[in-house]
Amino acid sequence: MARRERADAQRNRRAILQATEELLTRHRPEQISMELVAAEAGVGKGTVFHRFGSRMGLMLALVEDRALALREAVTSGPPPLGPGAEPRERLLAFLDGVVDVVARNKGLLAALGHAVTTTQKPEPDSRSAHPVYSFWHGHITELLAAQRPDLDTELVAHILLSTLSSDPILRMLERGEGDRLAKSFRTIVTTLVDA
Amino acid sequence: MARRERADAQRNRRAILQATEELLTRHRPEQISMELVAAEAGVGKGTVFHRFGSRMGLMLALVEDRALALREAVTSGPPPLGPGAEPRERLLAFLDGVVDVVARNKGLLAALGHAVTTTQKPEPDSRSAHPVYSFWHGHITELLAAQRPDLDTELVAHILLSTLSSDPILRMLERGEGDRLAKSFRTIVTTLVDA
DNA sequence: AGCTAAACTGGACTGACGGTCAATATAACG
DNA sequence: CGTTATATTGACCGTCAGTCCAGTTTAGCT
Repeated sequence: MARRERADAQRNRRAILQATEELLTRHRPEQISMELVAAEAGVGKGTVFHRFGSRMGLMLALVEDRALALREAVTSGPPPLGPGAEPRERLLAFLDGVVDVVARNKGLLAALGHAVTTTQKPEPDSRSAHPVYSFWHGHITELLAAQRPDLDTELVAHILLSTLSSDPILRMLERGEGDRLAKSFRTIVTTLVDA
Repeated sequence: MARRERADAQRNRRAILQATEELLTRHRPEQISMELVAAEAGVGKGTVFHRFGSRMGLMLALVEDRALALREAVTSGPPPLGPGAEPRERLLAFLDGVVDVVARNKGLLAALGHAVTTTQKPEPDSRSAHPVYSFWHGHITELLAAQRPDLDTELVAHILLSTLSSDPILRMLERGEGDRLAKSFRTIVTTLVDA
């Protein structure tokens, strides 16, 4: 029986998320302090911590928010992203989707990475990967395994995803060269799968 | 006419490097403060900063030190790592070598990554990649291009290297599964090159 | 050996940051 | 309205990277 969220709380949560996003497009994640986020959102610092628990909690919430559309497209959208298409096509479409999400939210994963390594209060689940990563990794692993069960699919999935938090590649994405990355992904995955 | 480094300075530099390395094998990089390094090395904090400039400078020096042997093996050692072997074999050997270096120095790249995103004083060359990365990337790019000039070799090299700073994979390496990574690298690269 | 300029050293200090909390304000609801 | 559960706030805390400089050590020279 969850009581509804108070109106001001909801408003503030949105403002904070939006402010964070806004700041992330203009500054490197490590330059964004929680105090700055609070100021930009027009709330007190305490509010930010009250709603999100920690720096990592905030970044995590933001990432989850931005990854939601892709997740829904995958679980219940139309092919080739959604169920129904061949694993090969689904995989290629999903990788395009992931690149797109990351490209459109420049420092997202970097911010998360930074949050993880910065947070002072150890989060209970900081050991386990966060939900978005788990989902992405699981989906890729599954689609790969459907075609090449002989490969170390889990590891290959990690390799592909690791790309998205690499500094040089993040800079590439910032320069708008997302297609370039998507294309190389396709090349690697198709040669691997069709081998 | 570079004046020689004073004996005490040399001794301390070694002690600091060694202490850092030692701490890195027992603690996560983000828990290692510069003060701790100084204490462990038996010197004052000021000394650490005097010698290495910043946290990032220290980590960078450490990485360079650990990567030196591989670099020399590549530029002037015997095949298949050194000059003389076929690009295909050289590439595979080099990737093995890189995995080995990273595996044997658990948190090395992670430490560097953390240093980069943590340092408060902006290093002059923090924008450009650090020398070890440049060398690794350049070498991979070159060997790839010798066989498949049609590929986006620079990007593929970045993709391969990005693997080595991924958290899940670093944890794998800590568990001693370096072979597993090396094997998947071989699979990916050979299918790509022989396609 | 004795001298001196240059290099080195260490720890008190600064500023910034993540996170806490007790006091205060206010939305929700009868 | 009055009541109450919930939300807000900013001063405060502990920690840490990095600075500073007075005092110490040493290489190089005679």
